[in-house]
Amino acid sequence: MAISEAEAIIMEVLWRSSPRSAEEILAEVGPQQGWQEGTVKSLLNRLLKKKAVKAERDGRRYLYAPRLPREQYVSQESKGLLDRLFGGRVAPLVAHFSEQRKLSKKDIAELKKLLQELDDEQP
Amino acid sequence: MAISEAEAIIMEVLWRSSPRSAEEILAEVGPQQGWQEGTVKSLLNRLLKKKAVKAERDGRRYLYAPRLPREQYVSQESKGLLDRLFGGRVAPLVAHFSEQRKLSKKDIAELKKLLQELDDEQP
DNA sequence: AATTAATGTTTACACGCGTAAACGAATACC
DNA sequence: GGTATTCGTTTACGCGTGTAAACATTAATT
Repeated sequence: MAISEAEAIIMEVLWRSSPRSAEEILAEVGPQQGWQEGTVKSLLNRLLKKKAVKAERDGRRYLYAPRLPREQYVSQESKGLLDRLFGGRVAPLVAHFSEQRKLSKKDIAELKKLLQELDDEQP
Repeated sequence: MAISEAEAIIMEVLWRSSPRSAEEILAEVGPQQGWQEGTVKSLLNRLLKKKAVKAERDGRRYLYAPRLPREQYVSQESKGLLDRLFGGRVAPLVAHFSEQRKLSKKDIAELKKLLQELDDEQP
């Protein structure tokens, strides 16, 4: 089953650094999102049920860590969007951002470099 | 309120060509998605409520057409993903697809051309 | 005019999600 | 050892979604 938006926020915390206790997660994400303790606990339990995180006992509490790698999540999400909206092709996606003026100087420089490297490795 | 996945499928039909009757939409999308008539009608009504489509009477039935432009929808969705997963920057997104070997020759050629054009227009 | 066919509108229902409160168990303190 | 505290687990509840069935209305046919 898919990871929901609220769940993904918890995952991001764990991807940044893990393992972490529920309390630590709450401390990082609660104020920002306006979430109470119970909310974080519920989300963690749903993520456990979905096998997206694992929990390891540490004394009286648990420490949580991702089981699903971020890379895999990002891949699924990105591919989904690409397929649904751009016929699965990357160039039209970039063209779209270009038209929306969402390409920064830095982006452009990096893209050039990236393409250059692709040429180099496959002559 | 956001447009759901099922609703987006209806929207794609209307974006391709509109106005269309519910029957025409069903004909195009029903077999593919395994949707009955009632399903399409419900989705159309929800889209009406969300002001994403408009309906114009045509005799005994309605003809439906998008009110939300595809470009706007695509922008929202794309920006959402970019912000959530890539810190709002395009280059890392492309790098991701590159690592996943999702860049076709054609993509690469088009990206080069795109970058070339950006240089030209802003010397 | 009464019946049938075609459309749209209302209602339904199970399920996931966001958001927690309530409950229970284990540990720490008095 | 009894009580307070700290965690985790269970239950809750309203809302949107996917998927339709049921109902209402209007137009066509007999």
